[in-house]
Amino acid sequence: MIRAVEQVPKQPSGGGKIEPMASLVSVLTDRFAAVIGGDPELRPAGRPEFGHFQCNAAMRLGKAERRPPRDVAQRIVAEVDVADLCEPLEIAGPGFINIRLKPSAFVGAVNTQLDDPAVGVVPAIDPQTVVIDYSAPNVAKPMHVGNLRSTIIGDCLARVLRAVGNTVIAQNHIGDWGTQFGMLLEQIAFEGVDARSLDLGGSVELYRRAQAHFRSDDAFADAARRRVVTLQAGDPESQEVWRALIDVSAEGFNRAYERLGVLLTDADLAGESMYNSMLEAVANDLVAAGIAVVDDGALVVFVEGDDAPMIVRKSDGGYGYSATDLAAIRYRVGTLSADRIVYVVGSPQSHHFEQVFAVARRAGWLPEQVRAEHVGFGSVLGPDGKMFKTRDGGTVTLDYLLDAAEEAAAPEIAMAAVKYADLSNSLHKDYVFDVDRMTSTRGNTGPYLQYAHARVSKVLREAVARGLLTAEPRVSVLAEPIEQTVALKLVEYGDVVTQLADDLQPHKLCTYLFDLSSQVSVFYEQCPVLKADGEVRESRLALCSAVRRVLASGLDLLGIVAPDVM
RNA sequence: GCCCCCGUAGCUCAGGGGAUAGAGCACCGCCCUCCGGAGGCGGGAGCGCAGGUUCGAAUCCUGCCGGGGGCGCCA
Repeated sequence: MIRAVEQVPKQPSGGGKIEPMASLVSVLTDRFAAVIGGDPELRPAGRPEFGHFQCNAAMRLGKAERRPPRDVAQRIVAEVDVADLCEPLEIAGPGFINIRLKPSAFVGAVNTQLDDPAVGVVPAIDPQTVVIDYSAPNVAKPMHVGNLRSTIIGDCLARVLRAVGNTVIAQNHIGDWGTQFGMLLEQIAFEGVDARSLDLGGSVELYRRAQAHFRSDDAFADAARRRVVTLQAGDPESQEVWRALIDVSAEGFNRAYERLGVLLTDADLAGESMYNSMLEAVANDLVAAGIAVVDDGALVVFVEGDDAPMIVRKSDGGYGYSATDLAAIRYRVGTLSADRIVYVVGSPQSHHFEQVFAVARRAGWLPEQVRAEHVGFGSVLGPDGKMFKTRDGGTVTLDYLLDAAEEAAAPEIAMAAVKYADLSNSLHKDYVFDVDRMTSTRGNTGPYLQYAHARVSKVLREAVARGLLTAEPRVSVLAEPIEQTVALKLVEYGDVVTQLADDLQPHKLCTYLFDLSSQVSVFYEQCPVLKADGEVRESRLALCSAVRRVLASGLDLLGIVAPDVM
């Protein structure tokens, strides 16, 4: 279904060192800041007739200096040095300074972007080692919608953080430890099955039988509890079966990752069990530091301003998941050298992470300069607006959702639809899983963006077929307003990605790509490309080429394939 | 009871100090084609309520109302 368009140059072939481009906005901001001495409050113009940008600082300064804002604006206009980039500045209303870029400024910026292998994505000033904790499915349990969201969002963030030059270490914190393994192992012994003969589905079934058995048979339940101790004490036989269960599940996870087209591999597996040997030290060190205290038989930490304590060790001697997460922080900072840790976990856990971060800071395991963030996300709701359940009231599995999407569209489009639906809303909000809407090729959907990419690819392919496209088309004239609008949008791309790498809100990139795609549709309507002549045609083809590369890059960062043909 | 998140058009969502609050879907009516009928243009309708801060509030603060989630031994 996807065919490459070999004839269309994707990358500039010219050699030479290419400097990362400073965005048009940042250049303007610097010029205005030099005159104002502070934030010039540059914003995209609210309306087309106001130009391309507006500077809103004069009102604030007028207030501070007790002078009429328009006088302040006059002074700024007189002093600021932007004549090379802008038409004469205009003052409007109470003291807005309207900024209209010269076509030549667009031309330069788009051509720079065309020359840039990174399409305007600017490397971070101080590249970091970023650990991202995401996906986190449970062994012997089917992947569910929460895992789906975490996986999709985490994959996007990993791509973005890598794209701006960070070293990203994915950590798939799978649930491979805990009391449920006593049940599972005991059930395996009871049934006399070979754990290696199971697949993920088989182990899920086994888990269900084990649960039922546990509830109905006290002798079995006791045996299961003893089995947990045996396993955790390192009994080789138990360990072997346990390991087999993990391997079986990991295969199932990998199939899901492959289906989704995410980058996770076995190398990223770093489950709960990995921290098991560190938990005692965590507890002891917290006690030694006077941070943790025994309360009601449990070892807990009282966090300032928080009524509920964080439980490090349960009264039965077992460790809670807070201990595991503390150990993980120590490992990630100490061993992995993380400068930043990102947790892509559902919003209900926000309190947990607040506590864990606070305790880790106090214990000195999370130094001040290391950023720790919980990227929480909302729940997936069913068409009725309530927690998504299957028809029979069961948990919705990942396969159930993906199957539903693939009933409505081809796999590649269905995955785009699901991912985009997940990424295009604000993360912290719940969202309704509506297959019909998300697989629609109209509106703000993944398939629409794929279509926009396929369409611009077709224009360029057609240009090649007609012998109209030079190897490296250049933008030269951008006289039409819509050309300028598209050009302005294009050169914003780097800033959008930079912003995303900081605030971790993928929906802003989605909005950007949708806006660009919409504007390009208007551009096609108003500006003939193949039918134009001479330098106008080349210029428009170059604009198309830039659009194609930005769309391809942006979709790639979202983890969505950009087909040349649909 | 305490804490966190959310409330913007009929629906799904952007916008998070700046000029007349934007999209998409749905509905109605037009139009166009170099690739594309998965396109373009137009139409109506909205910031939960009440105060406050500010030259300026959908945006920040406070209180209420409504919805969701969390709150010591599940993870």
